[in-house]
Amino acid sequence: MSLSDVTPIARRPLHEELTERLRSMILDGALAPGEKISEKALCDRFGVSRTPLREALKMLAAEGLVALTPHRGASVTRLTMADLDEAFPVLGALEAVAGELASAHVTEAEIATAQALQSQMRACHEAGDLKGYFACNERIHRLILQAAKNPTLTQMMQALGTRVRRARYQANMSEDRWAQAVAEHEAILEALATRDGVRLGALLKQHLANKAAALREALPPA
Amino acid sequence: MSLSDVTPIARRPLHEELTERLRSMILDGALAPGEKISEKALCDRFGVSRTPLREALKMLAAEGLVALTPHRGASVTRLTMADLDEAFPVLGALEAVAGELASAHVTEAEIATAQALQSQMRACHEAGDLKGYFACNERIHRLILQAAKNPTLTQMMQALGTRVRRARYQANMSEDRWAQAVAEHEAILEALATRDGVRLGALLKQHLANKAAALREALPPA
DNA sequence: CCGCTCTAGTTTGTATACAAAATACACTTG
DNA sequence: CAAGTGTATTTTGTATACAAACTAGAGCGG
Repeated sequence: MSLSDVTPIARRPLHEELTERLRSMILDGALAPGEKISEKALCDRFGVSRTPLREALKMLAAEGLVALTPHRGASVTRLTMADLDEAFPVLGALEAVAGELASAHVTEAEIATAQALQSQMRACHEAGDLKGYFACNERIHRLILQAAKNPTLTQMMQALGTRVRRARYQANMSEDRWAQAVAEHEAILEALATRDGVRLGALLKQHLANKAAALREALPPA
Repeated sequence: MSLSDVTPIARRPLHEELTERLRSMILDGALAPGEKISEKALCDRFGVSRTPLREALKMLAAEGLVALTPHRGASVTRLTMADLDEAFPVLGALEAVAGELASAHVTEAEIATAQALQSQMRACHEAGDLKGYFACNERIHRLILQAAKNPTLTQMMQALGTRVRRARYQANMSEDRWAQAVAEHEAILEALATRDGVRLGALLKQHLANKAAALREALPPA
């Protein structure tokens, strides 16, 4: 075992761990949009003091996942129709950039991985495994971002994406939309494999537009 | 005095105040890129305890202005050439979106304000007032973002922009570049006034590209 | 019965205290 | 003298304690 292989023992600070856990909880819907976050309740739940928890909440607030109201505590931000309308042109432009960069920098190995994930995703769809599908979907999109080799872009899109992606838990996906999404992914993968940047960008942007349209239908009118 | 006019008494939490102050200090270069941030030193300076200061640092970390290393404290992030190369395509795409949205939603009043700022900026340039120029420049760009009427876009661009804008303090601007920038602004203002979205987007993107090129020349090779 | 006020209890904001890790530096040892 | 080791000091991480603000609800008055 070479020296460079030894990963340093993970003695991560609590606030770091808490940030990730809370983020996951929000993304998974375990903390529902609009829900009020009681510091004490979470402290009891995690068995930590308020100090690291508050630090974690501050970071999530800066990411836009929670809203802080002075002396009134934190709450999970809720995605409104207006937010969706705002986010759409921004995310659309970023998707297009991601597509072009990914096509330019993607490796053979990444293409192979993407294709494997794609067939796994198709299997989940056929089996009616929505949760598994979401997981694959997530990993494919993350892979494309990774292929773009641009951490700044990745960070921007994830910051925005996490906000939008939560809408899934506010609005269920229809059968039709699901089938359509899978089909769109087939085309996306092909564009990636052939490194057709412009087409990939356009497909990703369209994929997003369709998702937004579906969400808009399903989102509560309020 | 109407009820809606009463601004709530400013009883802002310390961590909020600290976040803004520290952000300004970083953006103004009072805290230099790469500089190590000692919690104790800042606490003494502001006369507060470490708790709110640490919360402020966490938020700035989430914004990408400071880097946190476990058990080793915080430091102001340094803009590298690679960061610039990464940020450029992302910001470029966003500038284009901003231009189109701004053209579509800008009001007459905003156009008038922009033109006033523009002549003020020209005056600063002729007077050799670099600091004043920066201030005008900043306000014009902020106005354009405001005109786009898209808070999400604003937030994204500011998050990215603050990172890049700091480069000014790492790299001084040449006389030539300054004159060029002023000229570019004239064209930008005209496109805004005539609500030519595509042209405005392209001009903003080009303006950014030129700025990036100038920075790249002036940035320390490391 | 509705609405106000005042108080008790809860929750957030900040400071301080203590624990753990990292740094600095003197000291030993080859 | 160089390299390494051990200890003292500093700095960061977390918990607790206390202060200030908000919330809820009882009691009072219209």
